[in-house]
Amino acid sequence: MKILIIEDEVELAKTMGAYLSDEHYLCEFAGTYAEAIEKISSYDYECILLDLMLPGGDGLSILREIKYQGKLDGVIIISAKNSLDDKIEGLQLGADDYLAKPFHLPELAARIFSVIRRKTFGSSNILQHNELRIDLPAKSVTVKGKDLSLTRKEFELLIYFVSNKNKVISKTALAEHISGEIADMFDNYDIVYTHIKNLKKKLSEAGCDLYLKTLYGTGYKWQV
Amino acid sequence: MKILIIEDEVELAKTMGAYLSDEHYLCEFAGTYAEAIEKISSYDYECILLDLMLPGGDGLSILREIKYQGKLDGVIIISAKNSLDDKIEGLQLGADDYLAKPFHLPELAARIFSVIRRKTFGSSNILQHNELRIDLPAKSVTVKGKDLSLTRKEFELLIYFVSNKNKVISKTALAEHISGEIADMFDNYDIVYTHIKNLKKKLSEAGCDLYLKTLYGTGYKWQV
DNA sequence: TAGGAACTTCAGAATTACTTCAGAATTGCT
DNA sequence: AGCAATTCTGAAGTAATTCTGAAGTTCCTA
Repeated sequence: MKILIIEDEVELAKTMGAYLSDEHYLCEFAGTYAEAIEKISSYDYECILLDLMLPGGDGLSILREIKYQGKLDGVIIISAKNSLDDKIEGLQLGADDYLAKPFHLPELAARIFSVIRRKTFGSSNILQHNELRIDLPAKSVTVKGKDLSLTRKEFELLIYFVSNKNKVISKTALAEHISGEIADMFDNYDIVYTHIKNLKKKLSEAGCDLYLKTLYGTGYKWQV
Repeated sequence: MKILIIEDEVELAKTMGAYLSDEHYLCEFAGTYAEAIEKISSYDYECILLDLMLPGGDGLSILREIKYQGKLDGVIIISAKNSLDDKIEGLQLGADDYLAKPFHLPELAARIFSVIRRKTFGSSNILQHNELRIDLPAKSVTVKGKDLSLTRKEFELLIYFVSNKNKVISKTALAEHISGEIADMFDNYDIVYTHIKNLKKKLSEAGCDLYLKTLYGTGYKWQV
């Protein structure tokens, strides 16, 4: 889960980054308008935290650029000026949420979680698919009521598959997702093989092995 | 799927080429204006990646040349200068997409996929033709709901035929497509024969043998 | 009907995926 | 902070699938 923090106050950005890293998000930073535009154009983020008070350009124009580029990233506006006008304009421009400074970090994390959840799962916290049930806030997966006790990577892998059902996902994409790194190339897919194997094993032990398919020479997909 | 990378920075070109080869594209390179024009005139590519900052000629004039020649290749403009003017002019001249440097390789792959999809399938991801149904993101082919489970080469062959329906395709072109090499001459068409045979067999077993025709001494075509 | 073109079969080569396991790294607990 | 438990990573070996090309057969057309 990649998050872009657009914030010029270095201390605050660091604090946010540290806290969110703790929550296992992968954070990147942009301190200026130009940096922000560059990052936004080049990468996809699950969520963008946008401070409106940015030097070198109005924050809202960054939001306009995001939408103009047709990006689907979630956006949370953060602002010291708790002005109703800004809030309304931001939300009208397509921001997903608004948070006024000062805020508590758990509050921020909750908002991020909810934005990502809405983007991925619609409004529900729980993804149910026949006998498979994924409870996102509880980070638990059950099949026919029996708990699967997946590891973190296995859980993330499963979420990735289920939220991209019927789409082939290449090993390269999976490697990037699993490793949590923004690496350009992977020469080693053993990690992918191993985690896929473990996930498949747990799923099949619970009697749910029919969905995760291997496409020889191509990738994997969650077929429904 | 052939891709032409027009890029003078050798390292970047190599990196892109390596990644896209991993995704099973067949890459060629042009580092200068003259090379680019020559390649474009002689071959057809599914997608051309065009760096605007090329020595020896304005990048946009390459785009003009592509369009002047009536080529149907998809074009993605790549540029370090994230200037809105360039973007607009490029898209006006008929480029299919625009990507600012620096970019992320998966992002590039996604853009290429979407350009090729638009060219081949229109706006849809799914091509349905009577009982035959091709789902591009799922990389699946079904006839009357029954899955065909094609190998990668067979799938690529099928896409190639379907996206060139009613056009005769020479064995040489097919050999090039299958082997992943660009050779001027093939002394051995056994690969083509074998894969065509296998594809035909799978299609006919599913009750779908009427489209892929042999034109004796000329090639093959997907007749609808 | 002759000769080249296309098709079939099939086995070995090449590629890709799976499994196992041990050491490294991380996490959770006191 | 320090220890124990869990999880992750990567190497090595194994298994499965797919690709390739040779050899023989059939088919088409001049």
